[in-house]
Amino acid sequence: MGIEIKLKDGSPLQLKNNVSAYDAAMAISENLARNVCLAKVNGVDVDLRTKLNDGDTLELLKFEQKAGKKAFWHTSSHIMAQAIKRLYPDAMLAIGPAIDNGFYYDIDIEQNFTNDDLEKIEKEMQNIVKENLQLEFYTLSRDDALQWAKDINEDYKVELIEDLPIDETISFYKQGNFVDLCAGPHLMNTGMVKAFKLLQVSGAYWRGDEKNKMLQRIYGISFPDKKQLKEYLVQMEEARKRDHNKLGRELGYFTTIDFIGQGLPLFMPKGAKTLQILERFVEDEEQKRGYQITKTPLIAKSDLFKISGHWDHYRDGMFIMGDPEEKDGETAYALRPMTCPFQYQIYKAETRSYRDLPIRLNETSTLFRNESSGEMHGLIRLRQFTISEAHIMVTPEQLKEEFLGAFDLANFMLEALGLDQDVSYRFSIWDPDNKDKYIGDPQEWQNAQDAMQAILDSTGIEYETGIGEAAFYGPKLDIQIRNVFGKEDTLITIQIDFQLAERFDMVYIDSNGEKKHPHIIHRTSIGCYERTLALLIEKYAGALPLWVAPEQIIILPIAEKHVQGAKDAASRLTAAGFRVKVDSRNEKVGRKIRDAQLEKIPYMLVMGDQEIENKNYSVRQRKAGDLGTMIESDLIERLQHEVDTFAKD
RNA sequence: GCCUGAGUGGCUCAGAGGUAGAGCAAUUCACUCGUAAUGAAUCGGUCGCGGGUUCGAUUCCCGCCUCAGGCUCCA
Repeated sequence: MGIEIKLKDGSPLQLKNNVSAYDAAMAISENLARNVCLAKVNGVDVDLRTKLNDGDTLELLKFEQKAGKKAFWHTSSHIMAQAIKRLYPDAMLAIGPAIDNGFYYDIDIEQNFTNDDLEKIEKEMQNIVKENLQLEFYTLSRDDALQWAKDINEDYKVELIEDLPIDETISFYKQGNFVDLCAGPHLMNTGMVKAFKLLQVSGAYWRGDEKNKMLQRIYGISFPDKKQLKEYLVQMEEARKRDHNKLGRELGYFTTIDFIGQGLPLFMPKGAKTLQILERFVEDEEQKRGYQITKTPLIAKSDLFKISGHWDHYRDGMFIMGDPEEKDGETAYALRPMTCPFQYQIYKAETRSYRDLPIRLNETSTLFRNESSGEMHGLIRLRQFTISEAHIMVTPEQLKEEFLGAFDLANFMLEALGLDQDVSYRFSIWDPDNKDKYIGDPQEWQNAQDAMQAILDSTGIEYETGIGEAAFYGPKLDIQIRNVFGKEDTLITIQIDFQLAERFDMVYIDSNGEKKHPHIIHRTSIGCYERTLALLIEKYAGALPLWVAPEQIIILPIAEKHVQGAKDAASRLTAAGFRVKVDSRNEKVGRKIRDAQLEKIPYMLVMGDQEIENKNYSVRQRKAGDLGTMIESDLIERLQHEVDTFAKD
């Protein structure tokens, strides 16, 4: 008697009774069994040790598949934990999952791990891999599991088990004499993890709560062979070269001065120019789409922020001038962390009819947020930054259309910037277990979230749900962009707010003559300009598309006698609307080209006797190289076309 | 705010308990040059800041600031 299962390609496979997915892999080929990381049985990812039943469909996943990687890295983290326990028996283990790029384990230990320790741990991991320990799976009752954790003084494991349901059966994996509480799935043995590297050690609060003890987290990466590890490390090295924080400084976009303060970059002419281009572009596009621009104060009395809820829910993030306690009737002022309450006053300054809605108010909004000192990072997290903010006041009937309008604008921006392939969407909802963080009652939250979810589902986009990621006044759609290191940051956000209109007593008169509170959409179309600049620098490795490049054309006179001709040409091209400079240094043309290439200037025009005599340009493009000669009108047409189409090279 | 690591001329980096070097950049001069580095000379740092130890500190110790990567938080 045996069973028959169906493989991914539809072909049947005969097997004995009571065999596992791994046995099936062995039956197919030993080579496959050597490389398989995970099984997918009837469409569900499961451990390879899972027993198969007659009629099951089976897919075997290797490291190349995402889920296979996860299992691989999860086992890698166990290998690291085992090595740590061998070297430092007093270490207590917390959690050690696989992540998007590798794995980590959180460890509680007296001593601080140094790079030397990491090397030691790597050596011991090498041994564990060589020993090729089999991973055994077994389960225990909750009580037995608790006893196990207590016996070996694994306090964090005790806590983890205690949080599991009373009648839960708890699974374990054992390799050699190392046992870890774990839901799996895992590889079959430790021998598969042929190449790994421990990347860094950092602190991490137990359970992510800053009130808890800080543990030491070791991050690592691993691969089935050494070549892949090498490639990965080279790739990381390449990414570091594109890092906006390095490139942006090298290319003279921005700098920081330590006595000015953290998170307060200074934009030099090139950086400021690109920011200006982006701001104008956004403002123009918003005007086309029916927005009205406002300009509101950067500071306000605390009174405003008390009404908006910022004083109670966002004060830690605000720069406050004067005594926040406001003793003796003094009034504190604060730098604005958001523009919403200011724009609401513009809405309120007139009586609004339902016929006036939707009202779309945009503002190029400079904001100030007092981020904790460890938060700042390049141009990604700042204490002063500027966003393309807008608030759209709508009737309930207009909510969907206006939300989709904002979404369309966001997509338009992402396409223009060439970032549309790097996005992911997050539906950020509140955390019902942490109500203090939010204003409004649960029903209103539910309504706002339901409304947003319905709209999101109607667009067909794929999104993940971020619990506890909402703003304090409402749910958000966060449009996130991956940077060179694969890390995601929110660039654009569209939020639905059913709360603040009431707080601020914003009304419109509906068709029955009744006063109603509008719904409000908070949205950005490019989000934070500084962050956008950072992402552009990384995306294009500093070679910004022509339309956003701070310097578009550099003219390279061959000898001193050509400088005047170059300057004349620069004036003409500047008049035609381009950003042009002349390299009038006493250098050879090869040198000038090299420097212009390193500056990533899109177009170089070499100018010598021939060009001056023939009234044309010898055109060189930073990527394509020498394009030959062109007359001025052709050159202008070519460049204008690139600008108009947001060409990416 | 917490953890780990780092801070030497504009940039990249070397160095060591006895008061600092290289390359690039910059400046000047010569060359007047055709698609990724012409040559020479010169300038430039109280070694992140403040304390302490020491005869002497940039080097050792302490505190702070800034930067990087994490955690928490977030555009």
